[in-house]
Amino acid sequence: MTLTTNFQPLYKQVYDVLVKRLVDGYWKPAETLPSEFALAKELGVSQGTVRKALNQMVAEKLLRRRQGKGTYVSEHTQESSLYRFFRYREPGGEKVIPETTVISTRRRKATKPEQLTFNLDSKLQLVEMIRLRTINDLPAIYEIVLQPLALFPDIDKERDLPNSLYTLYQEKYGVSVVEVRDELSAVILTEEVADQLALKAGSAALKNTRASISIDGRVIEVSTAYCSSDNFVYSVTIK
Amino acid sequence: MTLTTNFQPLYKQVYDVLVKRLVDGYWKPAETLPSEFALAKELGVSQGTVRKALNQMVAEKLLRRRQGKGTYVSEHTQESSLYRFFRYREPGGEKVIPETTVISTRRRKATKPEQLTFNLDSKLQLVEMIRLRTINDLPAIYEIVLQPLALFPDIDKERDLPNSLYTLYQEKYGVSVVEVRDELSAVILTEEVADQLALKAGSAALKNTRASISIDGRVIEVSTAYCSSDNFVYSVTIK
DNA sequence: CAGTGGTCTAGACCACGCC
DNA sequence: GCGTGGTCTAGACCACTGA
Repeated sequence: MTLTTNFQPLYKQVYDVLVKRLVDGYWKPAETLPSEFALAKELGVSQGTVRKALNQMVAEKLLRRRQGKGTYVSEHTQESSLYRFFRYREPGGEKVIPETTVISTRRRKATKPEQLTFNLDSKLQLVEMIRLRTINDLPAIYEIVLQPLALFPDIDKERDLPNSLYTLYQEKYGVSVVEVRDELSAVILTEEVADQLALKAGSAALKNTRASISIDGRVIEVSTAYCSSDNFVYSVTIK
Repeated sequence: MTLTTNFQPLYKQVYDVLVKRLVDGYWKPAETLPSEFALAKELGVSQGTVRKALNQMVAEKLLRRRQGKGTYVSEHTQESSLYRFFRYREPGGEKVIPETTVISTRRRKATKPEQLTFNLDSKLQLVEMIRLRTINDLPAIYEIVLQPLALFPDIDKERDLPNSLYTLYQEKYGVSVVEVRDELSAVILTEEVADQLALKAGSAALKNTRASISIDGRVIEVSTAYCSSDNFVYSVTIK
């Protein structure tokens, strides 16, 4: 263990080592990490330094800690964090849980801009998945999801796709989404999308263009969602 | 200094004391706080405990620290944080700086729901301010702002309102906005608003209903903004 | 140079979960 | 009781700032 080569603070070097272990799958979601003292001994630093690195990772929601039990790798499949990235609410802020049905999937080549987004080569194959999300049995969100086939082999042959794709990414492909970037705008619906949302063509809808980022910083999914603005809002708190 | 009465961790008690001093205006924006050792001595705790409380406040952006210089109360008037709550961008993410002109101001009684929002009594007087924000000389955002007159006496008589109302709240009224809650939806513009935004009536626009929260947790402003969706998006990152 | 915050260590004690 | 993480302390040294 050579921790002394960089000019980074020790705790940052420890942090980098630990994050790399998560990225490499050395520790998997829900797994228990060694105790602070065990890590400190292994890495040749003091327990307080390990603690500082661990706490930073907790702040970034990569880990969870429970007093008396231990330190765990976050599963983004838990109720508490499963809907962390799902920002649609009833006006006033009431949480809402969506159901999902897949309308279609197909494979296609990535366009130039898409290649740039995913930062991959020109042979990039994508899966394009179209989904309809319903809330309280009302059609609410029409969603076009793009995934690089290289990251998610045969994802289009998956039957029983879960309600949350992020769960699938993590459990089946070992890819954890830790950040999303949304761009919201308003559009007039085309007839096709309006039909799916049981709205009139010409209605206004929220359009959300989302890039999902994994633990190693890569964009691993891009989606465009059209949300019926009659009954739902996109709700976000900025601190 | 009695810090031992609660069953809170020491650093949390220190945190509460320090936050209270900010709320009460004992320390004002841009002011330098005493050093860690000075605070530790005054409060009868160790320097490490003070540091933990200070660092939490830095994480919440209430304070800023500079090695070798000291600890400062955040001014939300700085370039870096001034536009922290301004989320409109060009598609693709390029930052954008708005200009603002006030269209009208008037005083009126609060409605029942508004009284609830501001958590004040029934005699609550509001100032209703209508503003147009332009970006690169193009009308972009039409905004209706509601402020309790009790919090901001004679704010409607202010001339030369600044581009950022938050700056005014802080500098003139000692009220710091530390959090905003946005609810986004899509609407079809009425003729009146469309005219102001130089759009056709019937165009789609982003509607943003925002509550602004001050350091003591109260809602101190409510606004409704209509943003031309042709050239701008609302951009947000969730981690 | 003195004073500030930033890092790192070592050790004590507490609170919690589990056997 | 034992092992875990959580808090608190005390002290050392470093890095940056400004007189």
